[in-house]
Amino acid sequence: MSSSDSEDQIPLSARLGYNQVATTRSVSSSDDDEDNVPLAMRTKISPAKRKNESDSESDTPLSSKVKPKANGNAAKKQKPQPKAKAANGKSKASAKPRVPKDSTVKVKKEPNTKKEPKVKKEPTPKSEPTVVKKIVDRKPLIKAESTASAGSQNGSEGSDDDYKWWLEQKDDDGPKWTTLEHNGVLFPPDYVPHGIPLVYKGAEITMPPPVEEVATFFAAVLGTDHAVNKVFQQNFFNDFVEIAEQHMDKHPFKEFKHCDFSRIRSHLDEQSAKRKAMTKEEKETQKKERQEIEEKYMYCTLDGRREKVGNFRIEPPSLFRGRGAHPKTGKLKRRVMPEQVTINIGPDAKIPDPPPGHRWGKVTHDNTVTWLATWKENINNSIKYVFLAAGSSLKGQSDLRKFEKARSLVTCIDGIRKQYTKDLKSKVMAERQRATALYLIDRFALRAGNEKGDDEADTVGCCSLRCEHIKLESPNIVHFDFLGKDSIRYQRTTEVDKQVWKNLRMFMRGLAKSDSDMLFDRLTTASLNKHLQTLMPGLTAKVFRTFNASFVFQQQLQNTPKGGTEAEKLLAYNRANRDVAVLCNHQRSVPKSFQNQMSRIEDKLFGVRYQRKLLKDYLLEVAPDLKKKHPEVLVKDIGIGAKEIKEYLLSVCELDREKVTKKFARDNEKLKEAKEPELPQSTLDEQLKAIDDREKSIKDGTYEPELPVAKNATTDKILEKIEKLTQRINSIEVDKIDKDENKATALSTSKVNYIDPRISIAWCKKYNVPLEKIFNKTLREKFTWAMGVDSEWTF
DNA sequence: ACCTTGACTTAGCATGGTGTCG
DNA sequence: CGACACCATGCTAAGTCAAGGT
Repeated sequence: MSSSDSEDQIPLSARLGYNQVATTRSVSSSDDDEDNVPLAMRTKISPAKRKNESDSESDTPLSSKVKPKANGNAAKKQKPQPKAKAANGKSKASAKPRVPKDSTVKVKKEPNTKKEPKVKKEPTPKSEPTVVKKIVDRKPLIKAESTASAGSQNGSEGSDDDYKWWLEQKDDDGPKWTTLEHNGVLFPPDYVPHGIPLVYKGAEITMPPPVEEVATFFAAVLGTDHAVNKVFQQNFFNDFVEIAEQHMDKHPFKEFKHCDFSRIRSHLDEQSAKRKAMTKEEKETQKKERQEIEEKYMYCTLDGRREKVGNFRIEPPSLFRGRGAHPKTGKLKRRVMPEQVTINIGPDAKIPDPPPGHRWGKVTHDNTVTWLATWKENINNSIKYVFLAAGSSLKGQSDLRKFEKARSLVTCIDGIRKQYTKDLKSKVMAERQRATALYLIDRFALRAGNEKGDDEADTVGCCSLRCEHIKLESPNIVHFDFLGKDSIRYQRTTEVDKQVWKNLRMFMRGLAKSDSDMLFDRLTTASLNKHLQTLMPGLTAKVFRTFNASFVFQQQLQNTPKGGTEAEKLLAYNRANRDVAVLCNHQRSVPKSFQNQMSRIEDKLFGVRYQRKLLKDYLLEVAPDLKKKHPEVLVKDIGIGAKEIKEYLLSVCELDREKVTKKFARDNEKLKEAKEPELPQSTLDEQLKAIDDREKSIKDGTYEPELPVAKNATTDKILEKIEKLTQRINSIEVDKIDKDENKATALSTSKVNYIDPRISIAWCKKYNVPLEKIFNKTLREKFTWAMGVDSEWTF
């Protein structure tokens, strides 16, 4: 069978017009032959033999090189025993030793060779925090622009804010800074006890503050899904009891189900109500106070320039809200003490004072990293950092680097696709799996998919897909259904390249594989990325996401109407954005009020169309001769029949009744406060009566609508009004479409992380759309480096 | 050669301020 | 002018990936 290119296309790429599988033809040997190979493998090899050789045809020359380390079969029991991956036979199918390229690749490692191996502890004065130094000499910048008054103590030079780092060539992997000054981190306030008891089996238990604090954490979560999640409850309760044991001589807490947090909850509700009820001034002062405290942490001085710090606040204690089915969800995240915090700062800078009575855990001077402070969190033992803000030069530089890397894929993507398309038929199983995975990553923007542990939520990416996550349907349909990052469901049915389909079928059928087995049992993210490095320096799996997102976006923007209104252009922009979001599977929960909002828009729309219809009818009546001059007046509106109008008018009555009643209550409330006589009930009754009358007249068809123009309006005036209404209708319709298409899709993630901002900026210039319409202040700050591109810039 | 750790990007959700609309 | 939707922003969890450690 000759595979036709078009057949191999997946819908998206077809729609987008960049064509990958033109490359399919490069494999000219008949598909059938290739197709048979895997089958032959399956039928020819005895199970016993396959155990070790399952990854390749045993009698091909290539296969002799393939020496799986461990029993590949044993490695298969995937999820049940995550550690089993250790046994994954790594067939180092050395198809082609690619030595030369490697040297380029290595470049990245250079700085680290420079890094002296983590100096443990320098001899430091006993009572002082350990100070670790690791200063890497700054490589001379291309433009020795270090205007940075390297020693500036107060870093108050605001004028440096417009330092344009993107105009100079920065070294990718040199030191990250030369001088660094900052004021450390801000700790959350101490717990303030409220003394409200927890009710346990009906008994009020007043707890010592540390115990009360934990109980209060749970009270705060009441009303959310967490509160009814059994794992969350149990994890919380275990830690709660532990704390209780530490702080109470005896306590009655035996089972979660006997705990009643409602009293504490009411207290919390009261507090937040109080906060809400504060006057503007009070809020204002409070805000000012807060800012005063935060001010010193907000900025640091990096190479003499003032830069914004991101998350200078130490994370407060709380119950861990793991996403999805996280085994540790609900566990107590403990308060972080200064003694656990490491401060990273310039060697000559003043070390910030730790909170009174405390010391820093450690102070380092490591200029190979960008963080200002770090600590270890107790839930997953992971490391938390204080970094600079997104708009800082350090972040900007790496952002630019990221997009430039993705951009360099543009020129070599054809070759890479050709290569992996060819490898889809490789005789070496590991290569075939790698090529197949790469195809999925490239076409469907899947994540790499690292292995995960038992103590994490069961989510997967490409390399960690299990057989249960895909279903095949002849001739070349694949159904994906799995939980990805953040336990977001990835569900998609799509056509794939025929060879990919065959490969998937083969991988799934592999020796006695079951649903819970790894689909790509010969593949790891590490091996995949290592391979990618040989194709292009710096290439990793995630680059494909960036590349495809930006590329698709640029393609789709070509649908912008040249002569359209701004709203139409923005719609085109948002649609392109949405295509990317869909590609990357960026979801959000449908807003609770969505249905409401939608029907309100529909009502609004109908109202305006109805008004227009009234005017049209009126015109036709008073000036029938206009028919000829203005045929548009004749155009009948669809969906505005007598029945619909009646429904609409009646619903308006309903709404009006509500409105009037509410307003009445509100007015009286005010009068009451002002100690003035309240309005009599009759006022409301009169209004309601008017509405009742209207309703009746609508029902019996005697209702006479008011025209939305003055009685004596000229025809021209009326035509003008009609035109205005038409515009309004169009704009509402545009809004409506946009809204509906957006309800479950998060556009921001791709905008912030995946789409090269230069595409958007060039688009704004080309179509004369103000940048504020698409980038909010945060985004504009984050992407200052991209502002200079002209309207013709392309990704 | 593996596993772990460290550093950094990517992710959705909660929330609180703000703009808009009647 | 208040209610309400909306949006920006903060927050921190959850990924990626390569160096380091064993």
